[in-house]
Amino acid sequence: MPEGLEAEIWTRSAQTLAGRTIDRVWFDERVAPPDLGDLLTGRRIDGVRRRGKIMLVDTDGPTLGLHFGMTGRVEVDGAAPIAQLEYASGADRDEWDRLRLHTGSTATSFRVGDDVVALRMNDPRRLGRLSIDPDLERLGPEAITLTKAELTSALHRRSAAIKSVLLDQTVVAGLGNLCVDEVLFWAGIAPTRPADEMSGDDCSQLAGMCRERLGAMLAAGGSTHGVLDPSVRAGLPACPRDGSPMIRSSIGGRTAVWCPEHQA
DNA sequence: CGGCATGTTTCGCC
DNA sequence: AGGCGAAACATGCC
Repeated sequence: MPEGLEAEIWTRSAQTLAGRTIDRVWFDERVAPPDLGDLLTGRRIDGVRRRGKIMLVDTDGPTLGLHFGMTGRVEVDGAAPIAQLEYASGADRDEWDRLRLHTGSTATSFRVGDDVVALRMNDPRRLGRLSIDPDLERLGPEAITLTKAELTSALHRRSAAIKSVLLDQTVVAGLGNLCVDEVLFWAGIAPTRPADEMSGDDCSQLAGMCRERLGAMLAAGGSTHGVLDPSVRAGLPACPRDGSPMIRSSIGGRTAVWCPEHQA
């Protein structure tokens, strides 16, 4: 489920934790540095922000980084900001929990019950990771505010397919497989096109669609709210724009869905 | 059983 | 050095 849009939704939801103190930490040692609990216990949460697909919990000590992998998700104070279920059955089993942050004292008099987990990460496939003071230097510009100049610069000397290059987080940060197909669809650009052969107009169009479509998808609820949502990808109906047969293939090891008629 | 999945990381080869 | 593609990772679902 998680791309940058989901990380943004969860981040906004978790901002309610600001001002609270972390009283207790439980985590799955297989997905985090061993001293993560010691480093966070007793710290006050200063704020929550996002960079690319990473959610960042700033404290008066270190910053906690949450990377969601393919199936990670977040609950804040016992409520899931994104209600959509990843799996049809048993979609939220305790044994898939990777992080549980308990908070008690707050900036106000509000107090959460001891049994409620303030911040919970659940990840069935366990490809997600928890980190302390994650390195953000290598991440490219934010997809959701991407400018033509940023994109043009990022694609320089990248001869691989534009779809693969856009999925590289050091090129542009925050795009996942669904959103990449979505913005390419709207920009009218075939995913197979070599990235460094984009024209100025292509870069302008593509960057503009990143801002416009990602903004719309965020408002609608995330990366599964585009015209090429998972149901469309599975069923592959006619192109929603021109009615032509859509194509599904593998590009850079990822499934690509596009319309060969208007994406060239 | 085989194949697929909204993501990274690693490795061998240019 | 750095880009590229394939494989690996881990697990559930269809």
